[in-house]
Amino acid sequence: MSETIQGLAVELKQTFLDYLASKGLKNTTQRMIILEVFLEQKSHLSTEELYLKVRGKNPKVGYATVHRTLKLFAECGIAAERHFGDGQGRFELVHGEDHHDHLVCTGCGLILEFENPQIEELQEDVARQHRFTIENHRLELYGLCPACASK
Amino acid sequence: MSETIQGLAVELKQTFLDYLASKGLKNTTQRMIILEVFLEQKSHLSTEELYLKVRGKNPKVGYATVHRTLKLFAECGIAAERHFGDGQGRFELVHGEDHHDHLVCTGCGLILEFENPQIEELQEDVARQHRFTIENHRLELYGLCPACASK
DNA sequence: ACATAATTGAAAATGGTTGTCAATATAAAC
DNA sequence: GTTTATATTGACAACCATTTTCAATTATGT
Ligand SMILES: [Mn+2]
Ligand SMILES: [Mn+2]
Ligand SMILES: [Zn+2]
Ligand SMILES: [Zn+2]
Repeated sequence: MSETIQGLAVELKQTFLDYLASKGLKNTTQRMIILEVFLEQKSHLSTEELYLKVRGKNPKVGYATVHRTLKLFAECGIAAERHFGDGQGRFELVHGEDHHDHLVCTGCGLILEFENPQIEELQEDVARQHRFTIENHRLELYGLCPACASK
Repeated sequence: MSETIQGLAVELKQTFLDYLASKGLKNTTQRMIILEVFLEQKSHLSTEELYLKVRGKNPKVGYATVHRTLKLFAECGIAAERHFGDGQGRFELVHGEDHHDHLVCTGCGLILEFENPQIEELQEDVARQHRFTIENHRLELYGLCPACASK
């Protein structure tokens, strides 16, 4: 069950509710609407983009609330904020412990994800060589996707 | 001679002058002051930081001119703009074809540089697997430097 | 020196993000 | 259910790095 889309959504929602409770925060209609809409979308959405989707479902929700709620998602670990050089933050769902990096098409904005354990290991080597304690990293490859390259 | 610091400075200045000429742009006092001060500093300076240094030498130079000139440096290839997540662009000198990535201390802001050909190769593999034509990439490792880790 | 076009610096505009605050909603206590 | 204390909301303003505007100035070719 925890492998299905439905099960995942339930799990993430519970994580969020637990986080709210643990911090003495309140479970509001707006937060639930925003979470539901967020779960329906594909990843890498900007605040603005999610705000427009949320308005489609409930026009009374304000931009600031969407933004604050996305920050909360990131705080409790169900979402991560990313920056791909277009000057605005984008949020994506986080599933458990998986980590991935990104290929970004500078032509059409397409974002692909990849995992490469060898690169991760080499990064750790680099960190060790410099006696750095790594907290996180970012690796992004920018270029043209096949479709854009053939134009 | 082209290996000495002096020789390098002369070379970069010439590259810039050639770029100006090729674009029908003008060689001004401000641009030369900004280039000279930029060459004297260590890398990864923000516009604001360089602006303050330039004012020390000539208080009449404006912030916008410093910013526009840094953009010109980047355009002609003698500088590169970087972003390390603190919300402001930073510029560094570019020497020839070398490429490097960065370790960034989240404690004190220290920035170390490293080169890792194996990682570069693996990145190319990833790009090939997805039929992407890579134009550039960014790899940054964030964490604590030895000094900050031992506090 | 003259003409043309680029440059400059001060100030305002921009745009994503974050802060303010009075009105409202939540959840626990009564 | 009612009261009470506290968190939340949404409209708006503030923030801040960056970019644009524009009249005055400067560089360059003739
Ligand atoms: Mn992703
Ligand atoms: Mn560097
Ligand atoms: Zn594309
Ligand atoms: Zn440090």
